[in-house]
Amino acid sequence: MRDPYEVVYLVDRFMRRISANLHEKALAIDTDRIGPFGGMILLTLSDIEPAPMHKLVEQMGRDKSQMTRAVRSLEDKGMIERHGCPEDGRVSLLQLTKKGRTFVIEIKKVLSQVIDEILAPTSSAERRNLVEVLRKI
Amino acid sequence: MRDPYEVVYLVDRFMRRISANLHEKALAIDTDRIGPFGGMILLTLSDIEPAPMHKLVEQMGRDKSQMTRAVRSLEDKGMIERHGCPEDGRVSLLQLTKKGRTFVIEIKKVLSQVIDEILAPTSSAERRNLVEVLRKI
DNA sequence: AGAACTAAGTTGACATAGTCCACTATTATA
DNA sequence: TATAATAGTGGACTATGTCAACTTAGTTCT
Repeated sequence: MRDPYEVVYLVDRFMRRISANLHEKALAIDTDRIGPFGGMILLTLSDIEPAPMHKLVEQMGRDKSQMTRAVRSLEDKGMIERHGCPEDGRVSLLQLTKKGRTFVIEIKKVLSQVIDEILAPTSSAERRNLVEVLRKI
Repeated sequence: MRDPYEVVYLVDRFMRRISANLHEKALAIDTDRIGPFGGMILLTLSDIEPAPMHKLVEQMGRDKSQMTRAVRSLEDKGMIERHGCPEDGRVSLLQLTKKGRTFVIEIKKVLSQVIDEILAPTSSAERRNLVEVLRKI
């Protein structure tokens, strides 16, 4: 690799392309104005639910206060439910509602479509490698 | 690849890691509070200067109004100079000042260091592949 | 040359996301 | 029990992103 910093460039552009392509397609399904960040939360939660906030914070690498607000907004929109944790009075366990779950399925569909489009010019071996490398780090 | 959407996850986390690691190290050199976005602009500009705004906009995939303001801020901080374009009265050509150029060198150093750290657990073949795939898309 | 169109850049107003710090309530531990 | 650590909340702020209206300068077409 010539210059490691070039990776930042490339990854940034990759993300931008995802956002841009997603933006168009997602407008149709995002009737509650969840937004990309909200979508990521639901997606993450669908993998680890039921989960306490701090788990979500750790998983997504965001600030906890930010998460508080985002989660409340998703709660208001009926995507997430929170239940007190019996073993620990401090934590509240989050999980998707039925509505949230349905929405996640939609997100995954659209997202996969977008990624497939973007990764179209790559071979399947390259994709495998890409995912593998990203998982490692 | 099992689920293409997983890539979004992974890339997002990758970016977050870069931002987080960068944040610590960059505080020392970023005395003018350029910030990550400003840094990206300078970095990009160093590759394509002298360049008009719209080139920068295209290259970075951002909104032009956003660029207007960011560029002005960098101008105020003495990182960028703009000159009218003789052939086209609408465009103003941007280029780094001496201060900007020095700063870019610092950025590259720090950035490369951060990337190296993050990519440490990968083989050099994997890195090559990563960059190649990202370039393609 | 003039009208209509396009492109570059700016501005306003707003929306979303991220950061930092102080704070409460609960649980762990010395 | 006193003290420290953890989970989550709220305030205040900065940074980034979005959208539409606008100005000015080129372009095209007749």
